[in-house]
Amino acid sequence: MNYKETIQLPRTDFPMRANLPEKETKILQNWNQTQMYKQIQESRKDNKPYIFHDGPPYANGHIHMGTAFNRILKDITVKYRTMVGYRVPFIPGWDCHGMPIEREVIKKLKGKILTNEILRKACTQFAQKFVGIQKEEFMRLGVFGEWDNPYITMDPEYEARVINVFKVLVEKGYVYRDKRPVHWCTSCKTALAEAELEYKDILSSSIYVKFKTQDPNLSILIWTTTPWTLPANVAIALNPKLQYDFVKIGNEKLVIASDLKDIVLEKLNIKDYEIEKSVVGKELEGMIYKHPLFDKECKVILSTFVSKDSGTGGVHIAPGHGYEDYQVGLSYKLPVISPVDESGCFTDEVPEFEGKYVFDANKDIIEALKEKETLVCDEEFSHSYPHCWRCKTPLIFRATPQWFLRIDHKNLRERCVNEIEKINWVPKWSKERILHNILDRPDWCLSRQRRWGIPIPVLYCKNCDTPILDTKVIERARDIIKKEGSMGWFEHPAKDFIETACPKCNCQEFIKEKDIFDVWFDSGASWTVIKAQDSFPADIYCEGVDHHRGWFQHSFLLSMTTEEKPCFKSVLTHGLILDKEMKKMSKSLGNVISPTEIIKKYGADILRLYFSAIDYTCDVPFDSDGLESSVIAYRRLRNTFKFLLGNLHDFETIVPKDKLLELDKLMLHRLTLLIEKVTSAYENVEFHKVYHSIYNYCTTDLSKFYLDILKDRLYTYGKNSLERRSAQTILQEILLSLVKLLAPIIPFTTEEVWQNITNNLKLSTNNSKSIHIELLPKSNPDWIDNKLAEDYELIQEIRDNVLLALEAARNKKIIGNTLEAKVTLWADNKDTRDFLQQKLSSLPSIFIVSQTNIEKVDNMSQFKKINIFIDKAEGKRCERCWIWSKDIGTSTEHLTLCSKCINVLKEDNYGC
RNA sequence: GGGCCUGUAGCUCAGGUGGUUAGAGCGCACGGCUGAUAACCGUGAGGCGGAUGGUUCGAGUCCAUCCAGGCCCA
Repeated sequence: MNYKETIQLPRTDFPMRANLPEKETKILQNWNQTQMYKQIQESRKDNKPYIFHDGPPYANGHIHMGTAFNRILKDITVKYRTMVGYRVPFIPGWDCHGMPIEREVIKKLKGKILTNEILRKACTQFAQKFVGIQKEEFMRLGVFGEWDNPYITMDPEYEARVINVFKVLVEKGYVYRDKRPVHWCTSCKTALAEAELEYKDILSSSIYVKFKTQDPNLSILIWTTTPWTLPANVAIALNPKLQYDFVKIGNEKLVIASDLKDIVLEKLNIKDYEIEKSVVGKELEGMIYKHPLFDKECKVILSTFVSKDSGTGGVHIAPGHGYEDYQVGLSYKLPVISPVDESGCFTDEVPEFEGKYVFDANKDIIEALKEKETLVCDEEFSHSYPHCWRCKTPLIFRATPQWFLRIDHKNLRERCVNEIEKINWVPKWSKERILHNILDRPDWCLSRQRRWGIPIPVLYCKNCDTPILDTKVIERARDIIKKEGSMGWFEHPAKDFIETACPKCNCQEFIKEKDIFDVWFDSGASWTVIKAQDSFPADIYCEGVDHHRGWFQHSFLLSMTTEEKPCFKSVLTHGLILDKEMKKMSKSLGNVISPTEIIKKYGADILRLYFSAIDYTCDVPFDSDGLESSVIAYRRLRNTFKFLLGNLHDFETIVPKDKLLELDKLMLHRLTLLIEKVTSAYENVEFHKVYHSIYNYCTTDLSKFYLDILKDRLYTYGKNSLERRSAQTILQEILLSLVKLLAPIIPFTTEEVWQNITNNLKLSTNNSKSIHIELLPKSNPDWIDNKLAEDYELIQEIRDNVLLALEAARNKKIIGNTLEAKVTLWADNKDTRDFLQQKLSSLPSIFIVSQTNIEKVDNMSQFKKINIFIDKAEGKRCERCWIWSKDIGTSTEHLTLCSKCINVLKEDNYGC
């Protein structure tokens, strides 16, 4: 008789090899066909909502590792919240306006005359194309959401909402217009937002210049790295608290800060000098000096931003060309001079240098200073300098009329700070970060001199140039834009937006504003999407650390101004994806790894598993070798599922708890602990703890311990024996728990497992159509048995020692397979001995050996609590269960079987 | 230059309120099994805890400084 046919080997069609790339595509098709997202929403329609508001990625290319990572984190959260019973609508968004797309399109249409219509149409198409591409790519990651109904910042309805936010800001008085220095790219001919600057080292002229005073022998020494801003000089700033020396060199006297004097004089190579006197900066306020280039007189002012760390302690002030200069200038009512045009060339306001590009004019200015004998030192100097993030051109500060949002209006800053305290920031330090950003930020420059964006709906009187910032005009613009999109603003004549005449000059004709909104204004108003659905504020926003200055902050500002409350209750921040060497992934470094490539090769579940293993609160190095370990981890999880499924193929009767075997009760206890640990890790958004707990459980508790021990019981015991059914009862519990706990992380594989469960197993579940409609398992306090757990801690410690002894015996060739062994134990401590005696009957199976007895023999190995001796097992090996025993052959029909197996054959009616 | 963050074995992570020889899992090496089999089991080798000082009887854990890296800002 072939006894192999009489044992219950695992049986399942769940394949060992996943072939994820192909299988995931099929599962995806199935989800689409059955409208899974809708089904899930339907299943939760009466439940409490959990609003996850999506931050819109920029629609100008394929997704990169960072976007994939962000999406996966979001999706794990969405799926988890759904599985604890919330209704979680997820409306994905896309950010479509802005310079990168505009520039890309201009490049593409090079040579063509770009009317607004042509340009905007091309931009729309460009953005639409990538919205479509990214949508596919995101869906491929297994992300659930309303993909048929996303929010898109270039949709007319969305644009109208943005305009409406602007209207409220105007009503509440937050908006003002002012000439003001802004970072200006002379190549893109546009003002840049703070977010668009890129600091790089640059070589500049570093010059020391004497500003002569009314006393022809006395000069104030200043230091600057931007000689071209000297024509716009209107003041010298000194620090009121610093000490200034009057340094006498021959007949000449120079005013230099005491702390900097030595360094400066050494640089100027001046050794012979004396200090005539020393005064505190404050005493020099109002001192008159002569402009170094032109024939005019200006005054000394005071400012605490003047530092004693570099320069001379005297700072040349040009409010038209520097932000700090501008701020000091405000308090002294200094004129804002900015004689530079949009391409960075001097205007006719400075005839001496008219038409010269400012950076080229540096040398002319230095020459002019030399002629006037005011230049004392000229050298090159390397320092960090802002560049345009797109075209990498060094930027200048240039004063232009702009629209601003006043941050200190209606105590906005203060209110923000108060609200920040109440919001749940994860991780906690993220609060400090946003706090500093809000506290330190200047007014928000809303306007951009660009074309691809939402127009700022303001008119100017054709006659007197008075700006008409009027809610009626804005409302009309909003309504037209809602119907026709932003193009409506450009296509309609000005008169369509206004009925009244200019309040100043009564002129009837108007010119439309050409500027558009900063893109942060577009995306910062995205909470209007959830507001329109009556889901304001969001429960959670989740983006990378860079968004403390980006989307988080701008969304927050716009909701705090217009709604007067925050748009989110909690904010989750994640680190950025870097390469293996912790360097930023960028095309120029050639270290970019595309998520799409990874998915094609390995599947989305592998990528998701990889990201879930990592503590995302800090930056994440992405490396393909690391991905390999995810593949290996995945195999372990998959094989665990396969083993569980295979051993449950004939399971139908659950064994009640009081009849379960002791080891099985123990596993119920441990499963409960796992469920608790995992649930709390999910709740605290610590996905890596979810991953590590589950994975360790699968390897340590299951594979290496429980499942290994169980094989004998599952395979060789009677089909319907209590021992076997008891084990299956636990395996079922474990299977159902694991598949649910892992569903948010590996949605495809768990779905595959779930389908296998519902199709093939006769388990008592409600059988939802998808694992993602199920609820997470709840920990059952009845399953906790601390006494048992304590007993088994000792047993496992002994087991570890037995394994060591078995390994030693194996090395001595006493045994090969552990079933060939007999384990003899002895404990000097009587309590331990009694304990062993009490558990003796289950010890062979726990050690996976054939025999165990307790007695004192010679040559025992010494372990901490017990002594162990390994010997060859007694008797013969049973052909069926492979366990060695002395009662082989008690039946004439089955000479090679042990009596246990003979009984099993009878029980299971194998012709005995 | 400022704000915030990170730095424990090759990799991913653990290490309440400072206290015995710093723990897992994977990988690696060696071995076993051939009834989870492109699986499974066992054993072993890997850590000057970014660096240097300090507090303390005692620090990966507290403090200071520095170094390296990241993001944001000047």
